[in-house]
Order: sequence, then C-alpha cells, then structure tokens
Amino acid sequence: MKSFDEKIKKEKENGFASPPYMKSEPEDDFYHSPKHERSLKRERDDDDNDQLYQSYMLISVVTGQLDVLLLDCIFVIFTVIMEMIYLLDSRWEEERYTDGVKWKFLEHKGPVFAPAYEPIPSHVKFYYDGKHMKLSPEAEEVATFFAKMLDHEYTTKDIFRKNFFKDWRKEMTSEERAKITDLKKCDFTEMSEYFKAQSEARKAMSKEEKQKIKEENERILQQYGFCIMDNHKERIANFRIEPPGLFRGRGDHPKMGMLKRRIRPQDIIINCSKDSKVPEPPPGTKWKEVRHDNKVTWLVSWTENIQGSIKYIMLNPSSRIKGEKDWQKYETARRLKKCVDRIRAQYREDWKSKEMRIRQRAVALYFIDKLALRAGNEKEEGETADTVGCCSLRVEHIKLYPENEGQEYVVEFDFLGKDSIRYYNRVPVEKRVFKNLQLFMENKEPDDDLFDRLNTSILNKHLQELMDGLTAKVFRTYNASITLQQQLKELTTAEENIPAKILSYNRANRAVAILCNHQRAPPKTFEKSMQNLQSKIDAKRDQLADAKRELKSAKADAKVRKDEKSKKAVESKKKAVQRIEEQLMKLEVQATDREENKQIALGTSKLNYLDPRISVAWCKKWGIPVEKIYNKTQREKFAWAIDMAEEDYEF
DNA sequence: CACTCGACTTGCCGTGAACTAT
DNA sequence: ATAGTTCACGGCAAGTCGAGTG
Repeated sequence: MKSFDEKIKKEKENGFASPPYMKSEPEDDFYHSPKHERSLKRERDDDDNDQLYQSYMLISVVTGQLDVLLLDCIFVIFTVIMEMIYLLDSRWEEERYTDGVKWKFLEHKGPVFAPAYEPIPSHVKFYYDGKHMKLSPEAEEVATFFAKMLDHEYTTKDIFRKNFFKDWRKEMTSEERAKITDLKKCDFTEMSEYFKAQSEARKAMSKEEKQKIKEENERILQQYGFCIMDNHKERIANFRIEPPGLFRGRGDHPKMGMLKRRIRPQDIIINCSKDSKVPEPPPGTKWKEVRHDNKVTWLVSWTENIQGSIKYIMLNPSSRIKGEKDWQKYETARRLKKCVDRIRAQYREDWKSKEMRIRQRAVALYFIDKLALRAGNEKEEGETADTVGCCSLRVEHIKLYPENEGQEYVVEFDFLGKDSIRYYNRVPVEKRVFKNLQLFMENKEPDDDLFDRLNTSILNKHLQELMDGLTAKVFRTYNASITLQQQLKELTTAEENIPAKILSYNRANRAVAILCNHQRAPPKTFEKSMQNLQSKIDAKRDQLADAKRELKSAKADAKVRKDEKSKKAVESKKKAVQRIEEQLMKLEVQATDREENKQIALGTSKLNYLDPRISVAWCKKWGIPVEKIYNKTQREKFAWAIDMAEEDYEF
C-alpha cells in the first residue's frame, strides 16, 4: 500500500491537486465565479479523499489480514459517509477563505538553529595594546564577528565601531571589561587571517568532502525544509534561524555594528495545529511558547533584538498559500485597471479643492500613480536610516523649476528611498500640481514635511473608499504590469528571431524596472565581462569575414568548374556564413542587453510586480519557451500563472 | 486620531553551484 | 580537468498595511 508520503510525492510530481487558482478563465471576479466554485469543489473532494485515504490506511493496518475486497467495501461506505458529512458542513469552505482562517492542519519539524560557536584554536591570538590576551568564549565569539569584517570599509565608521564596542563590552567578563576600554588598541589581525585561511581551505576541499557536505545539507532540507499544510506537503522558505553576528543595515544606519543576538529555543514561538505532532525542542531545552493560531501563515517566530521586530519562518513562494495571495494581488491590480480613469479624473478634480488636506492627498496620489512612488510610512527617527516615500517627502527633497530645458513646470526629485536607493528624477507636471507644490512649500524649512496634512493611513483610507482593496502599492503593481503589457505589444515584432524577441522582453522588463527605480550596483566584474564579450564579437566578425571570403572563392571556383562538387561546396559555405551571421547577431544582442542592464535590476519587478500571466501569454503567443523567461524557481512560484494563462490573456 | 504591534511583501546583495571556455 | 564566468538561491533588512489600544 502507498504511504502518505509517497502519495504526497506523487502529487508534487503531478502538480497540485487542482488548487482553486488553477485553470481560470478571464472572468471579472474569479473568486466568486462559478468556475471557481467548481474548482473549489474539486479540491474539497481531493482533500476529503486524502482524509479518507488516511482513515483507510489506519483501518488497513488494524485489519491487516482482511482481504482487499472487504477494505474496498469499507472505503466506499466511508466515501458515502464523508460525502454526507460534507453536505451538512457548509462552513467548511467559508472557514477556509473568509474569517482570516489560513489553514486547518499544519505540521512541521520546527527551525534549524545556527551551529554552536566553535572557539578558535589557541595559537590564533588576540592582542590588546600589543599584549596577548585570552578572551572568554563569549567575548571571543563577538570579537570574531568583528574580525571577519575587518576588510569592510564600514568597520572604520565611527557609528559602527561605537555600537560594536558597546555591545561587545556587554559580553565581556568584568575583568575583560576593565582592561579593554579602547577599540583602537584591539588587534584582530590574527583572527582575521585565520578566517581567511579557513575560507580558502573550504574552497580547496576535495570533491568527496564537498559532496559529503552537500548530502548533509540535503538531509537537513528533507527533514526540516518541508511541512504539511492542509494535505499538501509544502516547501518552507527559511527554516534556518539567522545566526548571530554584527548588524549592518543598509545606507547610513544608526544601529550598524550592534550585536545581533544568538537565538535559542526559549526565544522561539512554534505555531502548528492542535492535532499535529508538535516539533521537539533540542534536548534539554524548551520552546518559549507553542500556539495554534490558524489565522496566520507562519510556522515559527522570534523577536529580533536590533529593532525589536518579529521574524518569521514562512512557506516558500511555490506554496498554495503564497501563490493564492500573489494571484489575488494581481486581481486587485486588474480591478484598478477598470476604474483608474475615474480615480485619475477624481484626483485631478481634487487639485482644485479648497481644502489643503484634499489637495495634498490628490498631489501625493498623482505622484504615486505617475511616478510609481512608494506610500512612505513615517519612521521612528534614529532607529533606521533616513529614507522616505511619497507621504513622507520633505521640502528638501524636491526642487521646483517654472522652466527647465525648454519644459514648463518641472519638479526635480532627489531623495533616498527604500534600502537607501537614491531616487533622482526631473519631471514636467501639470500647472495645477506645480502651483499646489509651491503652496505646500510656503513658509517651511527644508526638513519640514511636504505633505503635512497627509500620511499613509489617511491616503489608504481614501483609496479604500475609491475601490475595495485599493492601497497605495496597488498602483505600483498596476502601473508595472500595464507597462509590461504595453511595452511587449510595442516592442515585439513577428519577424524577429527568438533571441531578438527575448531582448524585446528584457527591454519591456527594463522599462518597468526603471519606472519602479529598481537599481543595482554595477557588478564588480562588469567592465571585464563586457570586454570579454566585445572580443568575442570581434573574433566572430573576423570569422565572418573569412567565411565570406571562402564563399566568394568557392563561387568563383564553381563558375569555372561547373561541376556538382564545387556547387555543393558553395552551398555549404553559404550555410556557414549564415550560421556565423546568426551567432554574431546573438552576441551583439547580448552585448546591448547587458550594457543597458548595467545599473538596473530586473529581478525585483519580475518577481513582485509583473503579472506572470502577461509573460506566459506572451511566450505562448510567440512560441517562446517559458524557460527562456523564468528559471526553475520562478516557474515554481508562478506555477499558477503558467497553468492559467492562454495566449490571449489580457491584464 | 496617534501610536504601536504584528504579519506579510518587497528589495538588494553575497555566495556558491552550474556552466563554459581553455 | 581546471579556471573563469554567470546565474540561481538564500539571507535578511526594510518596506506596506491593517488592527488593536488608549
């Protein structure tokens, strides 16, 4: 008899047992469409069957010697009973999709903890003020965190050093604390060298050793990397607890260098269902708490000590629960598409309002819509880097030019956004917007809020009234997806070959990334790899010239000789030229693509903003294999879309 | 309302595995 | 087979947004 695990494995191979989001047709409201009801019913049946299957297995264990025919009879009777129970239990579906219930059954093995600290060998010494000093294990561990970062520029920054030293001293014994009073007198170089040597050694490991580590990782993955949620075996995203270390934050972070504490079992909250096998804490330890909250999706949580925020272990994007949410996000954006004209007309009207708060709201919304700015929640000063979004823009972040380079009413934006990425843009705006901005800035200091009568909560409440489920970030999703669709339409030409079409796709993707300001640091090896590519192109050009010469002489030869053999030679030379031309074009396309991509990150928009059905439909329409657009993980994440979208899908 | 907290999405980057050229 | 290069993947910080509280 098949085990439950085997059944799950098979199910994974065959894809999901018809989750509700599979196989849609473009209906306005798929959630409540008859088709959806049908697929829900289908899934319900599958679930019930799974439950039946487990009961069936149980019985078969108890009555192992009974013959199969009898068991089949029991199975049939069970099916009938379950069907009746299902008919009576009309709340089943409601509970799953409303009231915030996220699952009915959840079982997992808990987190994998960071490996314990391994003291460094005694010959690796730490010096204070030139003298060797043996540190206590606690102080030593924190010292190694610093030693490992010695090559980074930020260990020279005052804030980093100050924060680190303060937290380090907390870990010291009182004797150490009395002695070590100045970070400048600390010499970590031997430690640093030791870790460099260690990482070299790791690289130089033999194949067998590497293989062994790989197998061990795979074993841990198999044991801890999956959970069972409502009869589906699902991949967990981050089942490993973050190891201790020094916090580095992004940009100019006031907390950089602080010690990120080691997480212990007594810090961990486990979430699972009551009827599941509760994960065991490591021997001799206890969990902080075990709870059974099916209104949330996380399996494990703990409080992190830098910001005091909660961290979670959740499921992989390929899971039902994430996929469904993702799909829902794009459906909301599609609903916005239907009423965006009305909303735009509305905010343009609101620019004229006599109420300041309404005009501010309308101008902010215009920026969010036109420039794809983020909402911009207020942040606690001194707790994080100073970054802003739309609602938290300050006067110092924009400049107004009544005229600039031949354009009227130009606004210049210059601020640090999420992750301290700079947003710089000059845009001409409507005269009314411009006049309003002038008013908003009147009698204000540079560090005053531009929209002093507005915050994200007010804005989102307003948006909620305009459309159910509408928030500021829906505009980003909507504008990103609609831009991709429109760009794909514009850039793709039927005659092009596949590499050229993919270049078009990347260009459309790039337009979105630029809109959303998704930047990246140019890769460290960019210049070199560009040169390499260029020399390949040059070599290919030479090769082409040679091939053409050969073709020419072959033709001349054929003219003189007029025999079969020389004709054939001409043909084969022609083919060679063609092949080389194609290769050359492919390389050139690659070079263009890479150059244009130097400072732009495509990944974020692809993963978070572009309705995958647009891409899938485009692939189907032009006969491009989806693998050219989405890699394996991406295909897993977007399984729902790949299954759903036909070539005529419209966002 | 303002403020905080909790849950969840979004975002950039470094590492190491996989691939390619030599 | 090895070295160099590319790319996928995971890590984890930093956002968004809604709910609860006083």
